[in-house]
Amino acid sequence: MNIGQAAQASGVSAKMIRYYESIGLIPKTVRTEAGYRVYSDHDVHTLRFIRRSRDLGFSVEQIADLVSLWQDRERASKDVKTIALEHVSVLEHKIRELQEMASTLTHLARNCHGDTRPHCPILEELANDEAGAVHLKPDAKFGALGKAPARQA
Amino acid sequence: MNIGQAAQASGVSAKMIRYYESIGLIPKTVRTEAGYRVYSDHDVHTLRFIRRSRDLGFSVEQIADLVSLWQDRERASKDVKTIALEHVSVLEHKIRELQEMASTLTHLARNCHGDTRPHCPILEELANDEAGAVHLKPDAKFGALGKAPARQA
DNA sequence: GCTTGACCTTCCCATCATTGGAAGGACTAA
DNA sequence: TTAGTCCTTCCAATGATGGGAAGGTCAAGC
Repeated sequence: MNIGQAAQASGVSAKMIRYYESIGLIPKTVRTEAGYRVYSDHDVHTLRFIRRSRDLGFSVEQIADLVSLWQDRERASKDVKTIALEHVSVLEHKIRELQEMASTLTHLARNCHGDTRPHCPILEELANDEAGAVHLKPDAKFGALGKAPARQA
Repeated sequence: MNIGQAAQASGVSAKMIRYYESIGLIPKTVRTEAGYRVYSDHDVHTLRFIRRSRDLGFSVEQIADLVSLWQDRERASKDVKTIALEHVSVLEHKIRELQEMASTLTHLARNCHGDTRPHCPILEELANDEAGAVHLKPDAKFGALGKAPARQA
């Protein structure tokens, strides 16, 4: 099947399939004489594996490890579990950071009248030189918010 | 003071100060004859405001709005509160997504022996064509995980 | 056989906030 | 004067993804 069909069947966009090939996450495919990439059901299966890994927030690097463990019949389940649990702890760290941000903001907003008058504790706090300047410093592993790549629906 | 001193005093790196100037978040500064940027305490105050906003996860675009409200004595606190609460809801959405990922993975890992044998429910689930293929689809506003810009400590 | 439209190819660009580094000028203390 | 630290601008990379252009290919219908 062509890349478009493989994309539809796997839920990974054609763009991303080419990208994954370019970075070596998936091997180069067979091509038709005209240069079209050709995919098998097996390839689609691998792409689904990759997509489900992405959906769980694994990085491409981690997915490469997972794929290679998946294809290794001699793997130790411990190696997989280690990757998963490391990722969980990263996720939990990130969750805590976001929760701190949200709770700080919620607290500030609760004290803001939100009317037409200018007095606003939110701005006051942001402008406060004394208060926890380093209090909510996000971890290096994550940007604060940042728009990020859209996923296909 | 020079940019290096302003950076140290504000907690915003010199690189970022130049960047913020380039995108118009902060105005162009006065320069010495040699072309060095010169900052006042007032500028440092603004930079601190910006840094604290970043620490709370606001985007540069939102910060631009916050800064302009901050400097507007006629502002309505409602406008500030609206920005803050919108941001809170985005944060909460993101938190929910990450929590889903973490709980799915925790659940899978709990059922994985994590020994030297190859059997592994984590991989089985990732490879499972049937199961919730679209279950954990992250929202377009955020990448799944992605390494991101480090903040200066 | 030819046209049309849908598909494929590669290549480059943009995102967002941030860091890194190179090349070169300016300043300061010894 | 020299060494070292600071400053300047400019370019590149990050990660995962989408957008789009320019051009080749294929299948269906006429």
